[in-house]
Amino acid sequence: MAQLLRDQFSTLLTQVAIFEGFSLEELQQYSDKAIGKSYTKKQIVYLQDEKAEWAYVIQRGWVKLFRETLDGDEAVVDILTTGQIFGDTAIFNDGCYACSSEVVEDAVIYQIPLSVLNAHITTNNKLALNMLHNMSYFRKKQTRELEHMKVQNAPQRIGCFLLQLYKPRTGPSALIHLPYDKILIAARLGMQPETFSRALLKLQHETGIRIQGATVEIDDISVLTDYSCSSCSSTHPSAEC
Amino acid sequence: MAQLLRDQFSTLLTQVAIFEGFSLEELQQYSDKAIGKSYTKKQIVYLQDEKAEWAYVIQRGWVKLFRETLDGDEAVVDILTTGQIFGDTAIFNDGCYACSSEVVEDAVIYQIPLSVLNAHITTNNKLALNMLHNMSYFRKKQTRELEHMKVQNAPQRIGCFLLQLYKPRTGPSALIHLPYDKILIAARLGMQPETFSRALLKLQHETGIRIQGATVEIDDISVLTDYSCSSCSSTHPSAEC
DNA sequence: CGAGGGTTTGAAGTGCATCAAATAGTGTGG
DNA sequence: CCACACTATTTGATGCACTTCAAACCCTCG
Repeated sequence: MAQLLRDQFSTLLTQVAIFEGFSLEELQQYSDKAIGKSYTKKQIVYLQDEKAEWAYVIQRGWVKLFRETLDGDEAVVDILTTGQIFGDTAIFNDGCYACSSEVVEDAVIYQIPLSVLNAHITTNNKLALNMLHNMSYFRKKQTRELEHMKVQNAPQRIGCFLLQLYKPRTGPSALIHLPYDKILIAARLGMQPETFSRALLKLQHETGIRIQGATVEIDDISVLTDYSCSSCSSTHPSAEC
Repeated sequence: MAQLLRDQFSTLLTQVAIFEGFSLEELQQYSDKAIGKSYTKKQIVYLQDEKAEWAYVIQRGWVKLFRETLDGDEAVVDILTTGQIFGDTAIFNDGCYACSSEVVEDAVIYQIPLSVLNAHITTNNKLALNMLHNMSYFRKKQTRELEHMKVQNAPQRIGCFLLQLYKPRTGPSALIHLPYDKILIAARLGMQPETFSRALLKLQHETGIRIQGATVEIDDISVLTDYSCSSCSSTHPSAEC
C-alpha cells in the first residue's frame, strides 16, 4: 500500500471501536498487509461458514450481515457503515464466519488479515479488553432487539429504529434520512415489506411524524420515545431504544 | 470461608467457562472473598440497573435472567444452571447489571467480588480471552435465537428447545425431563402459556414425540431436527439448534 | 381437604403474512 | 430525451398464528 493510503487507512482504524486508544504507530502493523477495495451494491463480501482469512473495516457505504435458512428465508443480523469492523469475531468461531455479508450501498472496504489481529489479541491485553467492551455492546444491542421482537409491535419497532438514526442535537425536532431501502429496513426489523409500509402509515397517524420517500420529519422526538419505548425495559426515554 | 468449602468452591470454579484452564491455585484468590448462599424459588438475586458488586456462580438450581418493561411485560433473556456465571458482564456495562435475576428452582449460589474479577482481567490476558470466547458463544446463541423468533413458528421453537436439552448418547432415542415450569419455558421462547400448551400438542402430533407432565419421550431425535431445523440457517442437523 | 398456582381448553379478536396487483421510481439503451 | 424494463413501494383482500379473556381442570402442599 502506498504511504498516503496507509496513513489514510491508519486514521480510519483509529475510529474503529476495538482500536480505541491505540496510536497510529501501533496500528501500522495492519496497514502493511491491508487491502482496500471498492464494492457495488449486491456484492457479497463473504459467505457464512466460509474459512475466515480477513476482518473488514468499512470506510464508506453500508454492509448487511445476514443468515440464510434452508428454505430461503433470511434473517438480517446487522447493517453496518463507516468505521465499523466485521468478520473479526470469526476468531472465536472456529475460524469461520458466523454470517454472510453483502454490500447494500456502494462501499469502500479495507480488509486486514485475521492472523495479525489474532496475534495482537494474545499479546496485547488492551486490545482484548477493547474487544470485550465492543462485544458486550453488541450483546446488549441484541438483547434489546430480542426484547423488542417479543414485546413490541411493528409500528413501535419502526419508531425505535428511527430513534437509533436520530443524533441528538439542539431542539426536539429532527430531519432523518433513511440510509437504505425500506425493504431492507423491514428485513432488519423482522417484518415483511408490506407490513413495514402499513406500519409506517400507522406510526405517522399515531405520532404525527411525516414521511416523504426516504425523508422523515419529526417535530418532537419525545412523542416517538413515548410511543415506542413504553414497552421497553430501557430507562425511559432513551436514545438507546 | 472454611478450607473445606473453599476447596469445594474452587472446584466449582474450574467448571466455569471463563475460568477454563486455570489452576486451583490461581482460583484461590476468589475463594478468599467468596460467599455461598442458599436461595428458594422466586428469590431475586439482583435487579436491572442496580450497582453491581458481585458476579454469581451457580452450584445448584436454576436462575432466570430477565428484563421488565414499563407496562409489566417481561422478556426472559436466559435461564442458567450449575457451573454458569452471571452478572460478570456488568464490568462492561458501566458497573450496572443489564438484567434482573430471579431464582426459579431452589439454588445454591456463590458470589465473588467484581473488583477481584476486574483486576484479574486487566492483568491476565488468558482470562480476557476466555471471556471473549464465552461472550462470543452467547452472542452466537442470541443471534440464533433472534433468527428463530423471525423465521420459526411456536412448535418449531419448542422443538429446538427440546433439542438443546438433549445430551447426545447412544442411540437416537431420548428421555428428557423439563427442568422448570412450562410457563417459564413459554416465556423463554417468547410465547404465551396457552400458545405453548397448544403448540406442544401440535408438536406431538407432527413428530410423534410423547409428553407426559414434565417428561418427554423421543423415539428418534432426527425427526425433531428435521421438523425444527428446516428453517434454521445452522448446519443441519445440529445439536446447536 | 381446601387454597393456590400450574396447565389445559374454548371462543373470539388482532396483527402480521401472504398473494395479487397497482403505482412510483430508477436506470438503460435507443 | 424518451420509452422500456426492472425494482421498490404501496394497496387490497384474505388467511393463519398467536394473543387475549374466560373458565375448567389438575396437582401439590400446607
